[in-house]
Amino acid sequence: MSESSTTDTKTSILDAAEMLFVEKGFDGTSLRSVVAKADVNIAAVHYHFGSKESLIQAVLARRLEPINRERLERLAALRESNGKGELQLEDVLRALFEPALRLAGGGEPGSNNIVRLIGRIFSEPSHALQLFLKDRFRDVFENYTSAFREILTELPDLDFYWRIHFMLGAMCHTLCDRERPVILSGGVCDVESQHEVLEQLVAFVAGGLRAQSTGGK
Amino acid sequence: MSESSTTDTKTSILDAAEMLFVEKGFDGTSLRSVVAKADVNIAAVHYHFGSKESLIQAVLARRLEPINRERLERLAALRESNGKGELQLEDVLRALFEPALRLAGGGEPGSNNIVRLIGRIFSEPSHALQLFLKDRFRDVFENYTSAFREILTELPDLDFYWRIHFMLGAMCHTLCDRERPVILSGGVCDVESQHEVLEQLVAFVAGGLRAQSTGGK
DNA sequence: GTCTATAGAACGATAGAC
DNA sequence: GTCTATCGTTCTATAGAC
Repeated sequence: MSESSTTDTKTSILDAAEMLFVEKGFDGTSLRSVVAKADVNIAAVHYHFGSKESLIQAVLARRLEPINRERLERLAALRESNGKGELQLEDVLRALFEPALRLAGGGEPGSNNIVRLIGRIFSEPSHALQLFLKDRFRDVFENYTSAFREILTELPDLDFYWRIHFMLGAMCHTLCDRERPVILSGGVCDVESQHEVLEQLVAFVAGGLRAQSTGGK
Repeated sequence: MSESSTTDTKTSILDAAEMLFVEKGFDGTSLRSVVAKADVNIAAVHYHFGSKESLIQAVLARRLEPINRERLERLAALRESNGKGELQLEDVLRALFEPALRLAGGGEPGSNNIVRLIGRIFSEPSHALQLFLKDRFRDVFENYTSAFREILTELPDLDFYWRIHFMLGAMCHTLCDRERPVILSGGVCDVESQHEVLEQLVAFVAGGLRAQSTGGK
């Protein structure tokens, strides 16, 4: 727990693993490539983390914990500031998206990468990882689902849950792929502008959530 | 090129690889597990496909070719049947989504799996695979982008391209994850109903594409 | 076209000295 | 807490018999 003046072994392993996981995926990244990049010994990984699977979870937990904590805080703040008033859809969407998107434009070196990793984890095939994520996202999911349900009162359950799913898809895809919008737009889209990405995503998702029901029960 | 009364070696390798790629990912699937499932020899993979990378591309090409061909045919049919009339947004969305979604409810054994694989390939980190896909999707992308541009005439370029990106996100996520909607809705959503998935996705995306511009240039 | 056998390298993980 | 050395496994790929 002691602070070191230079980056310690544990942190440099996390940093190196994070970058390589983004570039090569979890299965495509060997512990040997991690220790080479971090300039530490192979045995240090097992001493500090125990196994590759535990290292993966540690890399994710380090970034997800502050993001999901801020998401909950911002939703609570929205409820408080509104008193008995109704939540506004765009406000809730910003509270959900911004903590993750901000990392992309953040100051920390390498933080640009982790955003892509966070977007990709939902489509990872590993069952162990899915269980880990289910646990990490439970509070955020439950609180935000309640909030959206309060706002979209007239939407049938069927439509509501499908649209929550589509919303997650648009968000994950946006976090995941930071090149495609620039390329396919010929440079019109600017993924480096946190404000632009956030407002565009909010507008699209809000439009999708508010669309007329397809007539389900 | 000869037809065999039973499934031949090449096809059984493709089938086995396809299923394992879905379950374990590309890097997480070894050729040894493929040949074990296909009940063929390890050397047969290299004889028929040359390398693991080529096998991956062959697995994808087998499914993508008919899907993307049908997408182009359906868009052309829409243009023809409309004469000089305007394309309808929902019609174009159905033409884009349905050829892929239909595989999920299709008759072929294993076709249920490939849908998830198709949804995941866009977030694969391999550069070689991304180049392969860019080539396979070029025609579809160009034709459908033009069609959407004709329909959404009043949308600024900035908003337009971002929304195309978000649309792909919703679609890929839907193809990718065939369990989450059922779980998070408590069984309300039915991913086995091809009609339900298609119409829900079309309604959400159409709503997002039609949302008011955020005021970009 | 299918097989056996194996090359040659990389993998995750651990034991034990310091 | 960090190191060297290494175990046992698994990997892709190929050579050569049939």
